Amino acid sequence: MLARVCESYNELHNHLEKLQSRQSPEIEQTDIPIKKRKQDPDEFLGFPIGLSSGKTENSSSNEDHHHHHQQHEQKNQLLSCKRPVTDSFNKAKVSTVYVPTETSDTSLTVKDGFQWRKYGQKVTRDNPSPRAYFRCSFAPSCPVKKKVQRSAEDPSLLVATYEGTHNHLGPNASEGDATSQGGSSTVTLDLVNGCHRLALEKNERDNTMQEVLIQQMASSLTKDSKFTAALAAAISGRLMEQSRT
DNA sequence: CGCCTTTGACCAGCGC
DNA sequence: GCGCTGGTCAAAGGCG
Repeated sequence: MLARVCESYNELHNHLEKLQSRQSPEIEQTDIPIKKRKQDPDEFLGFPIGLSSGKTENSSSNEDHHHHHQQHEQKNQLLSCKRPVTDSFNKAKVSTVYVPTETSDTSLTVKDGFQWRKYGQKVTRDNPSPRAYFRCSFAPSCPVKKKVQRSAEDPSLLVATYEGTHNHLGPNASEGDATSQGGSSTVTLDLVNGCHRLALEKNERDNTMQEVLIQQMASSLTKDSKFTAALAAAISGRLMEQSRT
């Protein structure tokens, strides 16, 4: 089912790109801002749906790019491998999750069933809201880390970035029911948000029919509770599989 | 008492 | 080498 969803999404995506290039070829080439500082490539390995993959989170705040002559080279580097040897070696799996919260809620906490210990908080340059750093409470035996920061684009969203995979079961694994329940609800929310964000991303570039298409896609996916439940179950199942290995 | 958060200091990578 | 930046450390204090 996941494979088919991915396939359909890719087909649709390709179709959209074809339409885009036919209508206005130059729009597609709006430059993706290249981060000066090194940063982990968005891999989204934990969530293969691809709702938010491919595109970087960087809002293309078309700042003045002074020197264009090296952009092709930089792009090629980005595409091939931004960080050559080290990352492919220690495969710290990175996944990103968007969690809706109230904007008034200043506690950077994301409930995911695991226990976390905060070890730092920083104000970053590209985002007015601080970023919180968490380690799994089972550290150092469990290497998982996560970063939580309110999205700069959509302040109602918390962006949680997970690094690595848990080498233990969640704390409420003993209550088998609670685990699966919590997991699936999180994934469902994430799915809804993914579609929402997808729509937002596209809206920024173009409007009219793409918007309609995407909203149809998003609503048809999220309306069907059976579908989202089944998808969430499948994903959480895979997550549990991964965390066991 | 044990575990947690807070927060300034410290460290390492990067560009100039 | 220097300054900027993101990430981490660790002392201090809070809380149940």
